[in-house]
Amino acid sequence: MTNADIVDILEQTTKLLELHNDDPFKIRSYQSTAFNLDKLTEDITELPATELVKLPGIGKSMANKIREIIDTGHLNELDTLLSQTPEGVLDMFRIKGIGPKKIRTIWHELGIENLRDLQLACENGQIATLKGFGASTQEKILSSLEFLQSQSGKIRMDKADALAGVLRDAIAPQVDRVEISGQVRRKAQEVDTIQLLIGTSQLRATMNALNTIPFLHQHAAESSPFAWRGSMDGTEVAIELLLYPANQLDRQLFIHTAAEAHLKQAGQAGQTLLQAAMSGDDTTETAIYDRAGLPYIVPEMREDAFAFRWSAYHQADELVTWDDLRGTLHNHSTWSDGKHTLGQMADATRELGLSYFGIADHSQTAAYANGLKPQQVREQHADIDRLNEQYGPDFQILKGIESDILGDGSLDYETDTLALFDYVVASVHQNLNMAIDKATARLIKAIENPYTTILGHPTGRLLLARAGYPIDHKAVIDACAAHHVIIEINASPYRLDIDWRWIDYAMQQGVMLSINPDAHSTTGLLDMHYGIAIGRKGGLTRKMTFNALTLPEMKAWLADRKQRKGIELPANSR
DNA sequence: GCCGTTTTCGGCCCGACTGTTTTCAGTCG
Repeated sequence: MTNADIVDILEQTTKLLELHNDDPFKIRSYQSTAFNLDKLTEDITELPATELVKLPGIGKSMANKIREIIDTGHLNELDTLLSQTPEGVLDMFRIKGIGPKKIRTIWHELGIENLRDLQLACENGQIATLKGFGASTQEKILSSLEFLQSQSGKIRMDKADALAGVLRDAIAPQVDRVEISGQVRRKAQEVDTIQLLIGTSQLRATMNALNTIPFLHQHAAESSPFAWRGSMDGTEVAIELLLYPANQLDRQLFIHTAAEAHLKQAGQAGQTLLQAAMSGDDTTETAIYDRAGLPYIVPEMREDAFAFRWSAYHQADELVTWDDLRGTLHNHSTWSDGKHTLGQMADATRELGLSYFGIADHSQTAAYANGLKPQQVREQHADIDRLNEQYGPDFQILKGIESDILGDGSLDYETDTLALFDYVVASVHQNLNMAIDKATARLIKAIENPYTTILGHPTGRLLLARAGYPIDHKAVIDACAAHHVIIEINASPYRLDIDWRWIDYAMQQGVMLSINPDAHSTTGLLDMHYGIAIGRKGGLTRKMTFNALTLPEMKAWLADRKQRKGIELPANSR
């Protein structure tokens, strides 16, 4: 039981209390307790009820509930609420654009208790007739349902990575060799099958051993003597474990890592990669590409023919790696909605061996996230100056902000405040369902703003949960090129935005990309690993990676850009 | 459910935006 588990249970209780029309102020109390616990860095599970009541917004009752969760793993109240709610109604919470109140209306007014019936009710126009609903809401529900259907059975790369690791560790003691292959090895941002290859000469014994692993459940109908297929506790994703003789494993690892479209590629030798993998004795991956007469492609890029178009003017060793990173630019602290202080975040960054920590807390419009008012910006900068004096020249905190892009494309500070920052990450956080023309124009206006340095998470998508607003990617990237704006690869595994398929186009237009963790805690900094993986998949070179610039290079770049944009540097600037 | 008393009740309350209204409830980040 961790802080996050407790927060999850409280948040779910909040939603269900709202669904069941409980007292709004009681609900608020649960909500704020969850909110406050989420920000806590100390381990709540160690605190007795007498200590819990000292936390803001937590009284005797909430303290006891928190202890109940810690001690039993359950909250009685939540279990009761769950027992009173059909599972299909719970599923409705995944639909974007409707919340507890509207779900309650759908459930109680129309008696709808599952997503299928909800879809039918949308299709025959029933939803639009409900009080508080209209044709637009009905349309939104329908498109959200379609999106959810298209995403079912998939999980994000971070979860897939972790599950594949658990599987490998459970299988390893039982077999000669086990390797993670497929989408996970290819660093796909979404995974529908976790695949591992097992090297063994004892088919039946290995199958039996696999079936002794308690959290695995074989689906016999889909399996064969050479392939274990089934599921794993705690996830809907498919599990596939393929058995091969040990001497075939390298060859098969190559074949099962690459997507089919990649294997079909043929090189000068006239062989496809698949043919090259199946023939010949040397089964190292470089040898297979050699035999096919094709350049070596890293596992991340083995999706389709793009990798070979890319190799026409790049080498694999130009791809960015973690070791190329010199700093990090999009991060939050306790000044807005982060968990750790500015000093803790900067220290953690320095411990990673990086030489600059860019703070980009939320701006004033983001009231929900404690966005900084102009006065607080000045106070934070005084804090940074103080810390920077302690750090000395080899490590520095850079003064950034994540400024909200308002509905009309303007940034949410006056220019006298914007001029105080070393750089500005401009991001959309509200008004997320614009049509493509309006959304594109909005972003371009923000890009044209001389204070915008980096365009943050360009589409606002949340993988598997929200499609994001549609934008004309080429127009946005071209605008970034024209105005010397960097594009963020938001490295949070929930976002991975801009999509990797646009990285090469951006590079071709001369637009640099910044691998930004959007870290809200010290561990969040490590999300840059996902950004690296997805950047490499898109062909991102170290040369075009903005935060691969050294500290002196970064400072010079930012100062030079300000000068070119005619922005007056503050009097006390370095 | 929490909080703070002019102390055991009554007030509490992110703000922008949308879509639904015809003044505002619901949702979102």
